[in-house]
Amino acid sequence: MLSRGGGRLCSAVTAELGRRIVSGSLQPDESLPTEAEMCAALGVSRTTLREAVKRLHGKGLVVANPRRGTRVRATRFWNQFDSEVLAWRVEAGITPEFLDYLYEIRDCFEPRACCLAATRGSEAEHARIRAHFAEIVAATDDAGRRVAADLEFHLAIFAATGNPYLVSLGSAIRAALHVSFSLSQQRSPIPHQELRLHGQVCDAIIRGDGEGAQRYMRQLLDASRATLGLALHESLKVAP
Amino acid sequence: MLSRGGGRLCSAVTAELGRRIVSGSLQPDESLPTEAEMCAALGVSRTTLREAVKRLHGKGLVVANPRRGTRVRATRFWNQFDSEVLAWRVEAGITPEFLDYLYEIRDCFEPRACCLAATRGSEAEHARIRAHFAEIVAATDDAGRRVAADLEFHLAIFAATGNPYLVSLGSAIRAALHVSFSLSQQRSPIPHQELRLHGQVCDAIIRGDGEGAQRYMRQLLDASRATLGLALHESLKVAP
DNA sequence: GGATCGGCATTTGTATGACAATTGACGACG
DNA sequence: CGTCGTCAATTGTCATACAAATGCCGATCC
Repeated sequence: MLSRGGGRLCSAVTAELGRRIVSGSLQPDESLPTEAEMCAALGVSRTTLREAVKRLHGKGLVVANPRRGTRVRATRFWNQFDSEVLAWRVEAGITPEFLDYLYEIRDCFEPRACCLAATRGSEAEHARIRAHFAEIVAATDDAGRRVAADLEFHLAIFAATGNPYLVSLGSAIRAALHVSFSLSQQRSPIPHQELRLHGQVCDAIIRGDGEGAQRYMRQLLDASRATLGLALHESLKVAP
Repeated sequence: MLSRGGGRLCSAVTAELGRRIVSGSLQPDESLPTEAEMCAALGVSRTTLREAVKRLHGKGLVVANPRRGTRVRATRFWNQFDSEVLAWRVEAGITPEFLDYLYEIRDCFEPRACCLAATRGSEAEHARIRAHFAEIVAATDDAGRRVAADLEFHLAIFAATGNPYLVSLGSAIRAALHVSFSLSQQRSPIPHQELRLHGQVCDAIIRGDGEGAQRYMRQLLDASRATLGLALHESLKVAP
């Protein structure tokens, strides 16, 4: 019932309940079982269970009241940009709808982040971006390495903006990016167009061309979205 | 030591510790006192204290290890878009630097949100936006009502996008918006230009003019940023 | 009959004490 | 000098008890 992967028991319980809520097994406004029942079901003490529920409470997923029990809140109250919430959602399986939302968000702030990274990023930050791009190029034969490098490339851009909120946003969607990169690279080994656009984004940032970096990132997002749409379509046909 | 404003004790402890961390009283990498010491200092049981710490842990503010104690994590690990974290930061006092970051974020999302609200929003959602604008206009004499209406106006735009992540973002920055609106309306009773721009954003959204709405919102943000800069400058001169 | 008020039962909130697990520090030993 | 084991400090988990809040329902009063 509880898959504790080495972490603390409390964290395992949090993840278990969080996944159930985010995946929709527990619907909003639905009362969770009472603490006593959940303790029995999960095989943990009330202390541990309550600490887990408190963590979910802190993320806005649930609200507890004496006598009424603990209930799942409406999704509009969730801290959707909580990294764990987002990770649980991704674990539950991404849907085309989710991808639409994700790319709308990315379209909002990634091009802008490129612009800021170009105009404000330090030499060292620019160097890191370039290094991650080089790693993408180098890892032609290893999909895992390529995905990881791609992820780090995008996160390095956020870091170079100097805006801690953009950095946090990047960390939050990390899991979502990882899955979508994996998914899109699953089939086609290395889309030439996207690789070129990564390079153009990288170059524009390093030469301080904010407008250009922004423009190339928009193109990259469009291309990526298209690739991903096909990949997801494929994967849904194969094993839904 | 603990200002419990009617909420649960655990929430009061969470807020107390959260404020100390976010405000910088407790620096990153600094070890918090041991659980026993904090219990004594705050006058609560270990159960309550631990539930509070777990909530902070869930927000990425702290990490706990046996023997090493509980330590504040580096800010890059914080879930900055957690509504409570953001609220604590605002309570601790906003700085010009914070406003810069906030407006960069707003610039990323709000114009785009206007565009989506215009092209995808339902009649009802558009009506709500219009109603909030009307309330802004009507509340010429009541600064508090005007601020509240302004806030709801912006949140209604996020809601009209239909993208739950944009909605969540709006909820997250709610506290920050509230304070900045209050601050900017503190001096000048009602900046004519900003009022007009609100109307233009509203009209453009309702007539489905995404591009226009986006453009007007950018202008509104620029104007608002300028007003706020002056107001903050004033307020910092008065009582820092 | 309907509304209002108060007691009751249920559920979460808090407190307390105990023990387990982890891990850094220090000393013993090869 | 390095390596390993022991120890102690701290968090992690468990069990139990009681307090507080609150929905439910019946009693009571108009």
